[in-house]
Amino acid sequence: MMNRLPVAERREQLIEAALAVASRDGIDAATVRAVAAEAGVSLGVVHYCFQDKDELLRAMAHAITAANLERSLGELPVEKEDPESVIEGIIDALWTGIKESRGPQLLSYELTTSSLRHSELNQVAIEQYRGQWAAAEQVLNLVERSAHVGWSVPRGTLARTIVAVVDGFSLAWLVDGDSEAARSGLQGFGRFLATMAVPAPVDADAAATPA
Amino acid sequence: MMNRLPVAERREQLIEAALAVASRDGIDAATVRAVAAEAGVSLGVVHYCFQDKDELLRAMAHAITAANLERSLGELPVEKEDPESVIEGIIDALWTGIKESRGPQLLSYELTTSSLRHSELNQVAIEQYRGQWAAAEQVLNLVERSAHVGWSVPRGTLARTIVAVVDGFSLAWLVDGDSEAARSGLQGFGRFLATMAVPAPVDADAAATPA
DNA sequence: ACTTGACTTGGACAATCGACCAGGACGACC
DNA sequence: GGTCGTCCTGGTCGATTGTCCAAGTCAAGT
Repeated sequence: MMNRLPVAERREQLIEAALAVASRDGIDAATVRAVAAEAGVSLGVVHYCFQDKDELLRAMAHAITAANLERSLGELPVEKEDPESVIEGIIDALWTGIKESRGPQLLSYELTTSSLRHSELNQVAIEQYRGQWAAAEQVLNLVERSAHVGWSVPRGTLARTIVAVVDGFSLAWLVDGDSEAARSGLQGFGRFLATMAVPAPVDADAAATPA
Repeated sequence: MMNRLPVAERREQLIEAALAVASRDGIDAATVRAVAAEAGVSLGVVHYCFQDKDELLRAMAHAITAANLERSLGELPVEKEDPESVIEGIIDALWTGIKESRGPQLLSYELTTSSLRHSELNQVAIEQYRGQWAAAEQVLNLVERSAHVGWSVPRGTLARTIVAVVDGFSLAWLVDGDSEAARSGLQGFGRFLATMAVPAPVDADAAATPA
């Protein structure tokens, strides 16, 4: 009944099916049977493409982490203005992206907690956060170049704070659905972030020096 | 083999057993059998005391929420100083409490995500957050009275921000275990919070006027 | 046409889960 | 001491799960 596909493509199809099921109905609903049904293949195919269910879940976690980062870093507005405006634009774009992906966002938190409990998913959570911290640092880089500023506190500390605040507001929004409160709360944090910006030494743009 | 107890006391014992199992091994490990074994009773007792497994989980969620709030609001240092010092003391006490309860903290996030997926636990997450927001407002009240200040932004907004930031840093700490980064990050937020404090009009304590 | 290898099918299995039940044990009260 | 209601026991049931497997199907190469 189903088209025949090389195993590599079938794997990607199953990963997307798992992502669809888990985003819609939760990580516990992503059983082998549900994923197979979502993909329109029969039960055995999953274990033909993946050794374990855990291997499938790890692949799914890797996929959603990559998708989240791409979404966060993809649509960044680049205008050269004062730090407040640059940060405000970034936060608006970021929050718009989050608001439109409630299911995957909730799934990300489910994956984080599951990773912290089950040793088979050991690396999932830390990889999620390493990626998010790196993405936050790239956002800081963008603000630096756009607004010609530096930072009065270490970048790593700032990046960790950004991720924590976005996570916290997102989680609260998932619970009570008040997206306006989340947006304005994030903008308030953005104004705080702007106070951390200090004018950059001239010609700092092309200085691609430090690690 | 087991002492006979009135059903009310047995319920509380089972709730604590469920709390112990779920804090140690995760919410998925809190099966009816595991809870019964932890409490040292046999399988049927659980369904004698609770209609469902879901009723047990709801009771457990209510218990851990109450415990978290009691822990947060219980050990608040009360010294009359400048806002920065008062906030710094509160954050240190708060973080010390969180740091010493990793299992229950992780369980709280598991309950939040589970509540958002399973309709049987519908009310759990929102009750968690309503409690936390109210607790944050009480903390703001404490700062007001201790340091004689008011706030330049609405209290509800501020409370939501506090909960979001604490949640975000806690979640990151659960993942990478860097408690020093969490503590210093929270202190950085505390200094931001202090900038939101404005000197209170004299005798403003009893003024419960504006919205 | 036939073989080979890749891919698919759907059933079977043991394990685990929540739920349920018939009966035993215990204490209180008449 | 007998009766009754409360509480406890441990087995059983059906449903769901991950895993495995023997057989089937199809396209490509000889």
